[in-house]
Amino acid sequence: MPGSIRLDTLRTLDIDLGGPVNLEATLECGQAFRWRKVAIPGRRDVAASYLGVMPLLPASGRRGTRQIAAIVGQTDKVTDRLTVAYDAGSHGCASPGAVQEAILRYFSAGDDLPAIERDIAGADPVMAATAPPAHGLRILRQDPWECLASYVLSINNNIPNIGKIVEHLARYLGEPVGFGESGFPSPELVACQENGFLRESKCGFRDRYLKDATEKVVSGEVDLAALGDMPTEQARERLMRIRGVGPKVADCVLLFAYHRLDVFPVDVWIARAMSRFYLDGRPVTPKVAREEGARRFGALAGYAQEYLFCHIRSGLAG
DNA sequence: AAACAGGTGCTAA
DNA sequence: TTAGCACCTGTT
Repeated sequence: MPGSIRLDTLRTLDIDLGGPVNLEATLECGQAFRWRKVAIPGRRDVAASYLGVMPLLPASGRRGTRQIAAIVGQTDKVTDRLTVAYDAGSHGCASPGAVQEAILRYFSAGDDLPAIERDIAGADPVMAATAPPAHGLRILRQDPWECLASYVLSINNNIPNIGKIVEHLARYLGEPVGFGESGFPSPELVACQENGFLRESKCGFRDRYLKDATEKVVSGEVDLAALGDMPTEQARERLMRIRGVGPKVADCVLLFAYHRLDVFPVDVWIARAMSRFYLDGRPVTPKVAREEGARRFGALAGYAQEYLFCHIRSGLAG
């Protein structure tokens, strides 16, 4: 539950994404680590709502806090509209317009989901079967630094534990962003911590990877803003200069933060799924699975990958 | 108790 | 290029 909510500065918005969204599929498919389901007492019309922290686009001409806590809800499993509650008191510049813009960007309102879903479902019988559980799943546009750090922490780790580490970093280093939540700390802030801090955060052997990421981002050796203007392959090569960033982590950052929808991140689950559904059960290397995904799904490989993941994790794969 | 978890770096062929 | 192995920590 939210730690503390100030009613005098609570604001709510009703936002039309212009296309379908399914919060459960979008926020629990594993692409982001900070959203948790919350119950809204006395609101039976709200089918699902989630509390989390997301990037807030800076108001034009001002420097401001870059993140905001929000409770995002919808009235049915899949809707075009979202209700968004936030604490306007925590951000001098969090105008309703700024929050709306941030939501539209974060949930990729520009993606033509009906067309994407139609194309993928029409690709083959396997993808047709993945469509129902994934209906309304949207690939988010996460903050690049938070996404990079989170996926470095995901190496040989499980999802609940990744979330715990991320929450620890935010709680101890991040700034208040409303609802008692904290923003994800900047690379500069993480970089200047004592060695003991990362040990307390329980990130284990990943501490040196996270440290290398902070150093290369702070120094500009890996310029996260510049990656947005680079061709995908070049950005991938640049990300992989960081120790602890291999093909899988790099692809997740490219897909979930830079919205490169043609990348096809391959983890053990996806490798198994590709083997089973498309390669006759033969064991496949990540490299082969990745090429096969790109070959079959092309510009929409990222969405196809999420549908596959959603499908096999939903228990409906048989 | 032992194995495993949304991989990666290192080493050896 | 690729296969084999260790790795913090928490959970089952």
